[in-house]
This record gives sequence, C-alpha cells and structure tokens, in this order.
Amino acid sequence: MSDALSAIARFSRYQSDDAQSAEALHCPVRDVLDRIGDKWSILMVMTLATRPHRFGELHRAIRDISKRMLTQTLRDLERDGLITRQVFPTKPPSVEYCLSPLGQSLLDPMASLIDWADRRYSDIHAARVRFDGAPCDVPRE
Amino acid sequence: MSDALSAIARFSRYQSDDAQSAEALHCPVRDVLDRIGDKWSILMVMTLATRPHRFGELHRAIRDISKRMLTQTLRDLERDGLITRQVFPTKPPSVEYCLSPLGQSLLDPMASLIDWADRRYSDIHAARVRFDGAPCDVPRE
DNA sequence: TAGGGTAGGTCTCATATAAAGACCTTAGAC
DNA sequence: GTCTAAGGTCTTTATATGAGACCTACCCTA
Repeated sequence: MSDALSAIARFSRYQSDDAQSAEALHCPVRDVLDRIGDKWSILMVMTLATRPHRFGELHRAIRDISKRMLTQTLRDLERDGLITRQVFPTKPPSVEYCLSPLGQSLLDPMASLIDWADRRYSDIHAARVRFDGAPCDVPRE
Repeated sequence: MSDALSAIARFSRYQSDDAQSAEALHCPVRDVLDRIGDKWSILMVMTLATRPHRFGELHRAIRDISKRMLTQTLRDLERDGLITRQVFPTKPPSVEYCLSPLGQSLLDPMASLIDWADRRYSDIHAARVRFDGAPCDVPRE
C-alpha cells in the first residue's frame, strides 16, 4: 500500500497545476496508459506472452477483432517497442510478431491487474446489480 | 514472472474456443479492463486515492475532462462499486466522492502499472522516435 | 490456362463512443 | 434584479471502431 501511494504521489506531480498550465498532455503516465488502455492492446500482449504468433493466428486467437484493428494495434505496439515484427520470405510471405524485452517487462504489472480483475469480478458484478436494481431507493439528489 | 504467467494462463482460459463460441464478451477480465481502461477512470481513482473530492475539486484536479465525461465516469465507477457518492444537504447541495474498499484494493495493481509506465517511458519514447524516423530503413514487406 | 486457395494486409463506408460547450436549477450575496 | 456557485443535463460535432470488399503474388489443380 505504501508502494501504491508513492507511485500515486509521483503520478500526481505530473498532474500539478504548473505542469498542466503548459501541457497536461505530456504526462508520461497518461501517454502510456492511454495507448495500452485501448480496446485490444492488453489482449494482444497477453496473447503474445506465451509464444510468438503470426497474423492469422492472432486473428483466430482474438476472434472478435477486425483485421483493420488487428493491423493498427500491432503497428502501434510495434511503434512503442513492445513487440517486434519479423517478415519471412516465404511465398506468400509470412509475418511473425513477438514480444520484445520491453513488452515482457509489462507482463508483471499487467498480470497483477488481471489478477485483481479476476478475483474482484464477483464484487463488481454484485455492485452493478445493486446499482441497476435500486435506482430509486437511493435517489440521485 | 511465474505469477504473471499463471495469471495469463487463467486469462487465456476465458479466451478459449469453447468460451468464445458462446459469448466471448462475458470474459470477466475483459469486462473489467474495458471499463477501467477508458480514458478517465484510472486518473479519477488515482485522484481519489489520497482523499475524497467534491465534483468541482475533481474538475479542477483533472482540468481537461469535460463535465459530461466527469459525470459519466463517476457514475460508472459508482455503479461498479469502486467509489461512493454522498450528497450533503447544503444549499446548493454538495456531493462528495470517495474510494470504497473495493476501489482501494485496486490501488496496488494500478500503482504497479503506473510505476512501469513511469520507468519505461523513456524507452517507449525512444522506440517511437526510431519507428517514426526510419519508416523506410525497415520496409514494411 | 482459367480458376481457386493462401497470407497479410489496405480501402471505403457505416456506426458507436467521446468531447465541447451551451444551458438549467436553486439559493445566498451585492 | 443580477451575480456567482455547485452539480449537473442536452445538443452537436469529432474521433474510434467495425464490417467487409478488395489487392498482390505465388502455387496448385484440372
């Protein structure tokens, strides 16, 4: 918990007024989290965690992603140095994506979040049912 | 790292074919991460980590959020049981938001992610510069 | 030699989600 | 009266995502 608070404190500095007055957008933490916080990035990193995948394999592993978003997410992750892209000169050419060392370093923090989500899901679900079921017992104002 | 892999394995089960054939959408992990992975949730939880805030305080703390998204994100977090909302019958009424125990339990995993983002930002930034600067040295195909 | 399959995409167009910013209500202070 | 303040809602516009047709280059088959 003290760890958490110190990270939070560090993060808060970026949010301070002085920093914001110029450009709030350059907060590194927000920059990074906004990127990997999109709909597919975490899913893709998790899928690549066990072994490298080819384009088609990824598409089969994550069935409900469109090719367009698959391509775009892979490009973004590659740009951020989290994955590497290797083309093999087969006919037709095949492409293999795998996690870079930087990407691997993300696994531990990501896993702790997934672990939390998995263990707390029942609480969250219960809270939702409570909230949706009793919208009038606790009036808004 | 073994922790990471076991969490990943657990997560992968949800992604398996059998699960997907019915409804991939009911993966608890994706459900939770999609929600707190939006643009403002993490920022808001972090802001509430130190102390409770009123609506206006939050708006000042996170300057570039619109009132609409502030309201909506707060509702969503409340619905998920991560924060609590308390109305004081002042004139005009004031409202205080604070982290619930469930919300507090999120701080540790969230902090480890923030810590990662903060420490690895320079690597990521360097990777971006490299990628953007040399789009032809490593041709796409 | 015309057709079909395969790998890894790109392109266009439709829809879903987010953001900006005007507006609302109630009440006390000037 | 009209200014401000808190905590919102509503409408319009921008951005992100999705579906799915199409492309290229090669091989195989009949």
